[in-house]
Amino acid sequence: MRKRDDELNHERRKAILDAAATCFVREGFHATSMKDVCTQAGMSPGTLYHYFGSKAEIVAGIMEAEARFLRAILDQLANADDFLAAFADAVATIAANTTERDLALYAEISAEALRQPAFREKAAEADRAGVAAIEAGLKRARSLGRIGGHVEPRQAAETLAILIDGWLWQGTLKGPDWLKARGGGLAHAAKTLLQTQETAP
Amino acid sequence: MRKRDDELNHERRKAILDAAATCFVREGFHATSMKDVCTQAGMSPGTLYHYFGSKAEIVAGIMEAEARFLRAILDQLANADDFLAAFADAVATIAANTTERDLALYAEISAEALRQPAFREKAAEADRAGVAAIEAGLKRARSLGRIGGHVEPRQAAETLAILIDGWLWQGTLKGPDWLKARGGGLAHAAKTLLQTQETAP
DNA sequence: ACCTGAACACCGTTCAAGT
DNA sequence: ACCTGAACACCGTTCAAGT
Repeated sequence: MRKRDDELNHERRKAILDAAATCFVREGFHATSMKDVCTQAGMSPGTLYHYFGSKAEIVAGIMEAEARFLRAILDQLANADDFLAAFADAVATIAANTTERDLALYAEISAEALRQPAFREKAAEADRAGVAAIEAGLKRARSLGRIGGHVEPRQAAETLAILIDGWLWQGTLKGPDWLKARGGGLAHAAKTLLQTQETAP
Repeated sequence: MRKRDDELNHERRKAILDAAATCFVREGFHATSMKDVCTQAGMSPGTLYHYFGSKAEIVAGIMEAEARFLRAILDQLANADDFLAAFADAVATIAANTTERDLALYAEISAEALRQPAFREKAAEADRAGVAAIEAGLKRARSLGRIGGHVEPRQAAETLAILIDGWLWQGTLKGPDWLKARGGGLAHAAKTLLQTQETAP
């Protein structure tokens, strides 16, 4: 029974993204040639370029999947009844689902994303969406009386997003075990920032 | 009067690093060919390779300068009498001395640093040094009674380092104006984290 | 030693030709 | 349409030859 073209297309694209991810992690983005990806995926250059127009498009495909993963987790914050517990859950979920390979891939892709203007914009948009989700969660938490009334949702959301980015960034240097171990500290810092009464002079 | 070789060597190396930085910012690390750097620096490939053994060595040279810049600022925290004021100063100093070009270069170099194992180790070491400087400052601040006695210096230092990294990282996406505007929020978050009494259940 | 520029092995991408 | 693999323009790096 002949498969529809759409199905073949989807399968081939997925196979190429997997092969590319394997190569990027094993040799680095820079050192990975299209020939490497072709060999890993078991197809000729012509075939690969039938599915992806360039090396950059492959990176875009991998970025998309990463963004979906983070987005799904952060979006839960927007509707959480207990924001602080949900934030701790989100951090734990990210840590639990991030392997050495994921971190290496994240590093390679982040690196590439920073230099391709189109991807930089995509990353900025993903960031805005993340901040918006956290902000929505904070507004809800404040109206429910779950966090201090002095908390300014927008500012606090940006600070939490900075914490998550810094945590992931350092995770690429320090590995998945550090990421897991440090997750608790991150949640604790969030609690301190949000629950506390001001002691300003 | 003939210059000593050491002097010529130093001048040429500096000229090459400047030329490379200009190219990296203008075209991106990837899109910059050694020929571009040669043209920008006004020398032939053979000459350039006389001073730097590879494109990677040029990156290492630029990284070194960046690390020195951040290190000098963070080291001041270790001996500060008023840690919170010194932290706010450090953030402001970084923001004030970071231009669009610096951020673009930082992004390019960070990207490259992540994939070259030797540079990744260098970045990790710079990070450890930064955390150590902050930790020393926190210990001093605690003994002086400047911050809450409940603060665990090591954990708090890691959290502050995460904040700085996340701030700089997002700065590469959002530009120098955002970096300056958000600096105050960063210092405020640090104050809240360090001054506050625990309100844990 | 410092410098030149041609040469080498290799890269991302294209395209005529097949099914 | 899907696929092949040779071909093209270009890259980082080297090296014989000059001063």
